[in-house]
Amino acid sequence: MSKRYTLTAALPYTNGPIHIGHLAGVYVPADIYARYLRLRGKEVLFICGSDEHGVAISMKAKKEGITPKEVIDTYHHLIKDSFDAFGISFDYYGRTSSDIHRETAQSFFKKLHDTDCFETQTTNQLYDAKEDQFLADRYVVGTCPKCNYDEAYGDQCEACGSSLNATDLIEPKSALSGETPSMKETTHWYLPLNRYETFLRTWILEGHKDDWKTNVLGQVKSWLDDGLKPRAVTRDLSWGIPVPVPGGENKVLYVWFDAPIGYISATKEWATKTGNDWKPYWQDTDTELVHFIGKDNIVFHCIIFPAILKAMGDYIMPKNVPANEFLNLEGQKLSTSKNWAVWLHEYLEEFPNKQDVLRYVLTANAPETKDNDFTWADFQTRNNSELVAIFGNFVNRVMVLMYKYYDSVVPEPNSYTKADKDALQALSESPTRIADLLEEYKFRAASQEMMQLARIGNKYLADEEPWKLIKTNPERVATIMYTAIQLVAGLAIVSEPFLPHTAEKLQSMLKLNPNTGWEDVNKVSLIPTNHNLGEASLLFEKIEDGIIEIQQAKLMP
RNA sequence: CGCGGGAUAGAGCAGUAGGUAGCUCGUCGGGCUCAUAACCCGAAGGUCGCUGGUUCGAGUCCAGCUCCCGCUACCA
Repeated sequence: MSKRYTLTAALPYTNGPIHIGHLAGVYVPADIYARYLRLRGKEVLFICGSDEHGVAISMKAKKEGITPKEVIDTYHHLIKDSFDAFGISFDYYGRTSSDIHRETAQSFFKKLHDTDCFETQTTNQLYDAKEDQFLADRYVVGTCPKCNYDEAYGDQCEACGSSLNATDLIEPKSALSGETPSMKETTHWYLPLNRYETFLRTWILEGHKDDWKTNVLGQVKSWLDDGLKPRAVTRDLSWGIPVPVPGGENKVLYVWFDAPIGYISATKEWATKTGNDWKPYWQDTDTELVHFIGKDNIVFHCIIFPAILKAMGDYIMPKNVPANEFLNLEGQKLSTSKNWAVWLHEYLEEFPNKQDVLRYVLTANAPETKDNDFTWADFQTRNNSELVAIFGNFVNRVMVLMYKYYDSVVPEPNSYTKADKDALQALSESPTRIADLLEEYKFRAASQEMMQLARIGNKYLADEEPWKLIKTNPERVATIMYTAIQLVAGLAIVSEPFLPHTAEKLQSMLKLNPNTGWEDVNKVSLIPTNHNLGEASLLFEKIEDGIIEIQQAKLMP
């Protein structure tokens, strides 16, 4: 394994709160991976932050009559706090409006500019004279030239699905002012992606054909086969990072130029605060860089950002970009504008101390290979039938029996039967099985492997029936209960990446040695004879129909 | 239009060297009673999106088609 890991999770765009789609696609898997690596004793830097530039934020501010700064401040804090409360273990959560980020992004631009890594092009673009603003295709509305739908957007007609250019529209109108836009000449800097085609093809399509996900490889191949074109990295806007070269007045960096650099500037801020050097995390070839993103970000993290890093020189390339597909809610696409979502900050209020339930449901049903559906009914079932009935119940059974038979002092085992040995062997193999899956970014399967350990425990108890033997063969019961408590202790460790709050609770219930690590699970005797267990409490509780009905009703329009 | 991903029991998923379809949850039946009516065992349930083709034999290969999602929209 590598010397150190730099993990990034896609920067949330700061014009709204976080919902379950973001969590399932990016933040939960990234956090599981980060926690797992830390448990293995690895040096991990888990980075994220707010993406605070771009048109959508200035539009939202204008619409609400506040400043863009007010918009980003509101959502930055809302998002950061909800991640904290949810247990996403970022080492640093930055924001792209910071000084260090502005300086970093500008230094990237300046260096690429000074070393002739850019081209300039002058083009005519639609311009809203009333608002004194160039219009992104999305902000032009008109009649679709293909199907005559009269509310087609400049980039795409939602009626017939055609992709369009804003200049194709019949009777185009500005979505900002309703005015008819004019054409105005403007000059921008372009990153000639075509220069990196060979590099990208060799690095990704050949170098990673066996270890990157098929959806990522397919998307990259599609782009490369189409032929890469120079791509504008500046915009005519006021909200953003000023272009730091002559001729850049009244222009800002394209958000997708500055946003990924945000990972690096966040690392610099973290390094400054903690007295570390940021460079090894981005420039040392012993570092494994992994970007956790959703499928819509593939091109930025696999084509554009690597091209920027390649042009800069000195930077490492990502080891993997495990992009997930999307999560739907009750059969429909999540939509911020239609309020069709489960918002994290609301969930945290309405389901206090149930962070792990949502983490588990989103992991067990993660959209790893295709879009998946989140339903409240499934949420309830996973909680009641898996977390409560299998995981929580197994732990509770063992704790209760220990208390009844031994006053919560771990007994000394006698000779082991085949059943005992099988159970202990399953326990010792469990960490490796889970680890192998995690290292392939198969979080869904890994979470099921974790549950499997609890299933094995339940079956072991059912097969051995200590409650019957206690009257006739107490020596045998001592061995059974000693074995069972080892399984519980193993669960307390291997569940930590998936269910961190539960694992913490369980570890304290067991009074488990806090130095117990992932590798120790192989060593069988996690809890020694004569160890005094703490007081048992329930790890999960059933969720009744009424609670689910309230959530379902909230979604109804 | 083109490109990419997906389409397997009620739900979620496995199933790449082609050979009588598996797992988890749910359902039904039984067992057990330590446990949050939990746990354990067993059963039912699938024309593997559609249509052709290659083959002794295809979910697994080839061709065509249908549907869902995505593709320089600042929605993961």
